[in-house]
Amino acid sequence: MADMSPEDWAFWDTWMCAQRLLVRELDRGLQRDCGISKAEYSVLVTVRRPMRVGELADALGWEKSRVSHLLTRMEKRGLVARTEDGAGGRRTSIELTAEGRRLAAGATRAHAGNVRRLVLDALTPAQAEAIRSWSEELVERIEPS
Amino acid sequence: MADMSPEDWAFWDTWMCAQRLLVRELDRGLQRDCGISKAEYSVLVTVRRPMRVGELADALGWEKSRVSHLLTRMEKRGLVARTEDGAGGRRTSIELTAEGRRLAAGATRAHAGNVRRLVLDALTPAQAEAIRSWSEELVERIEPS
DNA sequence: CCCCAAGAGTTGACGTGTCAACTCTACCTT
DNA sequence: AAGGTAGAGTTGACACGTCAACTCTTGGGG
Repeated sequence: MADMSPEDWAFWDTWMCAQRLLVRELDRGLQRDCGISKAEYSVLVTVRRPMRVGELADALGWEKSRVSHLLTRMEKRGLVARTEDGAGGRRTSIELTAEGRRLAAGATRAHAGNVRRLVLDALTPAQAEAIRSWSEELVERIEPS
Repeated sequence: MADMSPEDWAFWDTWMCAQRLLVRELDRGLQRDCGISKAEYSVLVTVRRPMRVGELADALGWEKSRVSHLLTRMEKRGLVARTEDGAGGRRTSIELTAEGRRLAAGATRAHAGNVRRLVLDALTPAQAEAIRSWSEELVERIEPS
């Protein structure tokens, strides 16, 4: 548990700064091009068929209450609909509206373009390989699922 | 503006997932070890002498209103104090309380330990070099200051 | 059959961030 | 010196996330 050297701090600060700028740019791109937040984008691309709230929460790795609050706001804007599972089920399920599906398609294209422009096109093969291996190792270390 | 291949998406998803997990772990560590959020940590380590709100906002790269709201909450908890610039200045300046300085010292140690444990100790030299170069290039590209 | 324990979903309170509008002071112009 | 204007800081309305408490249904034991 030794301390960090000034070089370590500089490295760390630059890295975190780059991450912040990147996330900020991608969020702004989504907002500018499609009028939605990153969270809304995640919901739109994840809900491909009617599903339960808990199922969506699991798929996104979010808390149910977060999903519920967001769905309430998206429902008001006409992007998703809460429906009744006919049958004996009686549980609420959710699906995209036509408007939601239209937005989802456009948002996927716009977001892919931004990711490619801001990141992928500028990565050297060595950088990509290093980042890939680091990401996989860290995910495995923190969440050995 | 070509689309992203499935391999591109997998790479991207893994990377962003790793970032989310990392940030979440560091936030939790700060909260658990010191009882403060990452934003509060940033303020504590940045305010080393009495300074103006705008100065702090610039140093952090945040909006003034965000800083103002956060300072209001930290002031209530006794971590910072808003003071009057004697002289002819008449403007408000801020500084840490004794409690704030105590917390800042502990938080720096705790955070450095977590960063070292979660990231630095697990980085190969090649990974570190690739991440450093990518970070510097991206910061320069997005914010050519 | 009744009760109640478990699970799904919602809601409310609160902390946090953004945006726009507001206040207040200092300085500049005439 | 009066007025106006730019900059600093605050505030309020709202979007978003977390946590805990709540509702409602379901599916057993007694």
